[in-house]
Amino acid sequence: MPNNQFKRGELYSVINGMASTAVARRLQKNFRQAGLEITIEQWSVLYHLWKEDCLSQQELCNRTFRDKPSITRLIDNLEKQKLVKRTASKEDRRINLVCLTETAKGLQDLTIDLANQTMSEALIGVNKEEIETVKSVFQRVYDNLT
Amino acid sequence: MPNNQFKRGELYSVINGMASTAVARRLQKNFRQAGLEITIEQWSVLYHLWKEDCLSQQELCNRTFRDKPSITRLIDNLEKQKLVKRTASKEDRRINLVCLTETAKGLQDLTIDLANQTMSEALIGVNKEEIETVKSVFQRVYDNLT
DNA sequence: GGCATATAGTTAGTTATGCAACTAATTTCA
DNA sequence: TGAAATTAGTTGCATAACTAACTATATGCC
Repeated sequence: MPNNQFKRGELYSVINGMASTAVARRLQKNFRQAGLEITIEQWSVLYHLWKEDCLSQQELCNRTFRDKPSITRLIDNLEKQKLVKRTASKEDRRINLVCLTETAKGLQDLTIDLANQTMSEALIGVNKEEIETVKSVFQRVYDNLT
Repeated sequence: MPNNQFKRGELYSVINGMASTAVARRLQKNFRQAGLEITIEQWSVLYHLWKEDCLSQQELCNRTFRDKPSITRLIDNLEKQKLVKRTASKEDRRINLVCLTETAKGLQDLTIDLANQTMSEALIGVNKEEIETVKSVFQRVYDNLT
């Protein structure tokens, strides 16, 4: 493996460590300062529903890379906050369609602005090619492992 | 911000999403298949102690990018499994020095092999320059936010 | 039709994370 | 010297993650 010589565990720390934690914390902080009561995990679910509303829980699992119990409880909490609603599908009664409420629709622009602003802060001094490299590497890593 | 034009939230998903989750899950799975009962979070603490033994909890916070309660509880669990031991420092009695047991020392080679092997699987088709770019970008992101 | 199998979602138990509030030991400095 | 501020670590509370085991509905096949 000529390309993959690296120090013990170091790369694991890179991919799973400091940067993603720091970004997550900053985004959460920016949400809180804007008076938003949602977690970034909840936001990531809403994000996919803003792109396409009324997805099944299984589809949300696939798109957010979470397992089923995680999605069940995220939806539980989002439903408590009246941001989404479960509706049984008429074609297949095993399926819950998760749809946005009007309240949630109203949060879209603000939270996406905050996410963009957070990423702008995070990426000061990083150029477009580097971003493309990171995205492309991460895609290959994901594909290698799934 | 000429360098930072990107689609809504997309980059957030890249940095916090699929790749790191996939690597973490694979590493955990490889530990389990080798009969190791430790979590990747516990491993990441042990990893820093293998590099330098008997660190304070605060120093472990800095090196693992975790907050103090997280380290307190990770050490609690590692102590239950008899992998580390807390010892009050003689110079400053506020400080707990966290030291490896012989059992933990014996796990070093195996777990680091498993981590390296996992990262090799993950990085098939990724070259050295790309890895360096990812590391460098993540370092700058971290510095920007802290 | 009816049994085996697969799929969608939930529940229970353990570990981990973040924040806020707390105790105890140490340092600062007037 | 002694009160105020700082530092190290712990505890309580809420959310989230993974695994395994579970219910309910749908599908496949004889």
